[in-house]
Amino acid sequence: MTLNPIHLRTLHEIARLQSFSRAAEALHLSQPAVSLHVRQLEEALGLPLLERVGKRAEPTPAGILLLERGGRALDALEAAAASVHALRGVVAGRVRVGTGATASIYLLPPILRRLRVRYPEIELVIVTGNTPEIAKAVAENALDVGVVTLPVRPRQLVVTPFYRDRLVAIAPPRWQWQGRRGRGRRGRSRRALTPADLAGEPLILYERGGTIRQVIEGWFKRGRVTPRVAMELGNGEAIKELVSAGLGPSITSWVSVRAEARAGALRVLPLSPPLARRLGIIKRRDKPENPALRALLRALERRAGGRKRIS
Amino acid sequence: MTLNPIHLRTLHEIARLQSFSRAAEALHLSQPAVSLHVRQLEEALGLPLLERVGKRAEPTPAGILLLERGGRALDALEAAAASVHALRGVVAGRVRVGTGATASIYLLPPILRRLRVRYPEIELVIVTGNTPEIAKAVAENALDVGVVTLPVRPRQLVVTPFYRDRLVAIAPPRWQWQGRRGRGRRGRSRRALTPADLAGEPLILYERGGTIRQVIEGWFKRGRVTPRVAMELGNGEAIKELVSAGLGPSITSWVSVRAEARAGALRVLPLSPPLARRLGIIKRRDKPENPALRALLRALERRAGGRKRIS
DNA sequence: AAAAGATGATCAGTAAAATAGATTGCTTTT
DNA sequence: AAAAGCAATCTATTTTACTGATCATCTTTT
Repeated sequence: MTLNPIHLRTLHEIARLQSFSRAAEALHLSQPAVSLHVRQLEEALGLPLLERVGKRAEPTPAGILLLERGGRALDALEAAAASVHALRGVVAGRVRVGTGATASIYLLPPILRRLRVRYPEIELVIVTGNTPEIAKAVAENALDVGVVTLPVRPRQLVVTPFYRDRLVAIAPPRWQWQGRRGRGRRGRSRRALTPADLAGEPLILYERGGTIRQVIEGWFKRGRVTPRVAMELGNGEAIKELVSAGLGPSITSWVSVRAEARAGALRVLPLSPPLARRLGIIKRRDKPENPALRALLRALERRAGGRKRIS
Repeated sequence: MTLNPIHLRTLHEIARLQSFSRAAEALHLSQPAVSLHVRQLEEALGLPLLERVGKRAEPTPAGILLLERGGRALDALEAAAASVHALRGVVAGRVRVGTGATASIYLLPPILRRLRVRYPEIELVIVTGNTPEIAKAVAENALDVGVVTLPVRPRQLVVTPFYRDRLVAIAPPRWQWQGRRGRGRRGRSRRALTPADLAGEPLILYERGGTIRQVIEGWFKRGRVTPRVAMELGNGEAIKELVSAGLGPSITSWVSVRAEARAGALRVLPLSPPLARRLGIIKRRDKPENPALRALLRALERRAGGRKRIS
């Protein structure tokens, strides 16, 4: 049994004004309506709440108790409503982002850092995984948004292009290339490498199953050669270390080796035909955009160059 | 703006069951009604409270806040209702009784003592005054009930006979009566005293204005004599002391001198014609009888001998 | 991959409720 | 004693709340 707040308010006005009629006037109600409110309250609680004697109407002890306790409860209810109402338009709350390893290390940090500075109330949860995992989580609303390598399967996802991640070959600084890339050539050459150039090398690649590995395999396939894979690893940083240590070349995303190339720890060579993987922002088609999520999406899309969203 | 508790309950059920339809079923409502409740809450607060994604409906941060705070407020409201509901039929509360000096000293104490033992929760407020004062206070609902000397004026009062208070003459143990009650007579004589017997004595009476004084004056008037008033006092105990000290006889109510008569401190003599004042229980005709008041009235009426109430 | 099932939003119609107007019986005031 | 003020009650009406049907979308099943 839950009391009606409106009835309680009526009782309160009667107690304040000591009159049904004046309470009715104050509440913009008719006198019968006020009488009814009181009668319903009294019937619900099983005892009189007002002592009607002559002209005056005074609350009984039960009425006083109800007004005190119930009044406090109603104040709490109003306070709850006010506190929720105050959240309107506030950019705050948790945003759960799923992404791959590369983006999480080389692309998102500066964007997220600026977002945190701009909206300190946003709580960011970053989850890393491969494209199918992230896509599944986004589709199940376990994540709010994903930044993953395309393509992506589930139909209910909306995809916005985010970044074109150019792939390059990396090699130890003084690597002796086999085949037509003879040892007499200058090490600083930037001539693009073909699938055939790399097929004979002892490659250190990402492990099978990852999106980037599939992209690389496709490149070799289109070049009608089969690569010789010397090592497979699941960690990009480890691959760079091994390449840098002279164990063999690899193919990886350009952003992940920018620092090492500049420092001379790795040689970076373009691929021919050029190879890239596309990263996209994914979210559920029917995902409601709260202010925090909208702020994150804006930040991501600004970095992406403002390209139009596609489905 | 006060939220509707029913809508909050609907929101709570949806959050619990993660489904509009199942919440509707649990609440014995149709699904459109549930949808409407949520829409109205969201419109009132200006932000989404539930995130509808696919099949699941999860509360947003605002929804969680509302459910927590509002839920606590509603619990408090229910607790208030329950605490008031628990007062049903409980014999407790304040009862304000107005009465005259005689009744408050000699008639009410044993009755009230038994009432307090039987119903310890009753809080008794005893106010003493003369009949018009008490009657006015009862008529204005400043007192719940009165035990006063009759008659009583205001029409809106109900009067129940309570006690027939016989008046008697009191005199010092060895008082020398004047007039035909000669000194030779036996001091123990119980022959009734007439107005003429007392008219010549130096009487010690209650001060003018009191009901008992009016009753006494009427008795002398009917006897066609004028009493000689030696002293007037407003306090019955003081009168008894003065009579006992030998200053003169008095007329007072029998109950107030019972103890002194038994102890031999005063001589008590009947009056002829007999004189009495009637005490009645008075209350407002439209006074609602709460359990505590009813208990008091029952106790009083039982002492009165169960005579029927008159108006 | 297509069909069946489930879900929530929306709309129109209906059932339920809240409220107003008129009236009555008291009480209070003049 | 008459008039005015007040709350209770009854009936009628308006307003509100709710249901049933339908649609679009998403999920599950075959």
